[in-house]
Amino acid sequence: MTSAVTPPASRSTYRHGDLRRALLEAGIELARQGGPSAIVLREATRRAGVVPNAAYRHFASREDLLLAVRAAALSALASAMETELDKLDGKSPPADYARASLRAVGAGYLRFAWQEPGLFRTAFAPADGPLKVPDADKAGRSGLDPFQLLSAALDRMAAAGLLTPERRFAAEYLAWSSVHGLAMLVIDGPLRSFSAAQMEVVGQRLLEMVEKGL
Amino acid sequence: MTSAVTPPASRSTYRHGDLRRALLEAGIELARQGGPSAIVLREATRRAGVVPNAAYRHFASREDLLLAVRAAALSALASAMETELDKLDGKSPPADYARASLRAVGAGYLRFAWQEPGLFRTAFAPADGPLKVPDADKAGRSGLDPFQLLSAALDRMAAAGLLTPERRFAAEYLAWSSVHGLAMLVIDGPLRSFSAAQMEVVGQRLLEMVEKGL
DNA sequence: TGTACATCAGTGAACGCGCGTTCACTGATGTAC
DNA sequence: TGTACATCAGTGAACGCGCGTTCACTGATGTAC
Repeated sequence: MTSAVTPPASRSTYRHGDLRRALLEAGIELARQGGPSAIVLREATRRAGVVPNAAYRHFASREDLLLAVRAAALSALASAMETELDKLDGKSPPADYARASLRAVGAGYLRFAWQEPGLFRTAFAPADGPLKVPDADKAGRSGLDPFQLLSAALDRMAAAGLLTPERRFAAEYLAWSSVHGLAMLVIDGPLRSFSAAQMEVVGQRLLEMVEKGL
Repeated sequence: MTSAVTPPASRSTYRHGDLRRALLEAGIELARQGGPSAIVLREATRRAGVVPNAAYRHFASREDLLLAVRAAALSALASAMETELDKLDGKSPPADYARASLRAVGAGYLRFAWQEPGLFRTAFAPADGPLKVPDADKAGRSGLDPFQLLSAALDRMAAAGLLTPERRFAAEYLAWSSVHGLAMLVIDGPLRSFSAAQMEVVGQRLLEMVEKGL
């Protein structure tokens, strides 16, 4: 759309210099705006100011680019969760800290979904290929990916005696399901018309429910 | 795929008779197998044994067919929920019945998502057009759609004193988010590899968490 | 009961679209001597 | 320090694909007389 109007950035050199990064960043931008299906190889090359097939020097296929963008989206999600964790007072008693960190992790997840719906959807786009991506690419600043951040929060709950071992079991799936569902309903689904204020209040209540119900 | 091999059903009459229904049913079958994006006008006409543009006598566009299939999917979801409700003992005390009906509604939702992932995804496919579909088309046998069935269950909880008015508020979004999230994670997402047994146990625990946390 | 006619469901042919991907190429760059 | 050369990043042109949708049509059906 925009690129039909805006000419591609002109290059002085014959070689691009860092085309892989440029394509990846174009892909991320496309995903931000339109989700996974908006990641279009040709459009990424247009934005990088390069001929379509040049992409094949750096990505084996469109799917391969998608996987790279997906990893970047997961990493951004992890960072959003870490940002909430960083706000916590590390000096509070373990039980308080554990509870707060579970909520922080959930709040970060919801905040990211709300603010970056395209990337969020891309992070959970079904990848049908068996092509793998390094774990580090999905991690945030701490080196943990979103699921690991949740697990760590639940471990703290268990360590603080807030979760018996049998209720600790599979708890990540319960907590994850709740926030993921709200995110999906609000981003793409029937709750699409929620205002930021509604999202905030329902999000808070959801996190309360999870904490109490676990 | 199949239709490239299997010839379209031959017709003896020039007129089809009930092409709208045939196209809708083809659309539903496509959605069952491949979700919303598998609903392809041309393929539906192929399966109905009719020329592509014949569809336009009955649907204004591909989007229009999608909406009809979506309504059918929602109706099937409502029916799945009603099936679980029907198993309940109507003579049990109101509080027991209320609790059981909330769980039934959730279990029906999860069961449908698990057994009919394509239809489930279609039911929640984002419809960008403002085209509306009659409410009755989304309803189950009781005349209620999935959301209304959930609301009714929560109303019973409130009536039985299991939910204070302030906790009744917005409760549908909390319960819905939880089951919807598990459904999405399991159908399409990172929990895709769950076995039926895992799904069953996690689903049960999720419903417990919701009941307790609400 | 029979005939003329309007209706409109389905036909046949064609479009433009943008996509992912393949092929044989060219020419800038860095390295070995 | 200068030159020959191999490498391989990006070019240019083209493909087949199936899709949704439009157009002018034909002929079966039901209705009015």
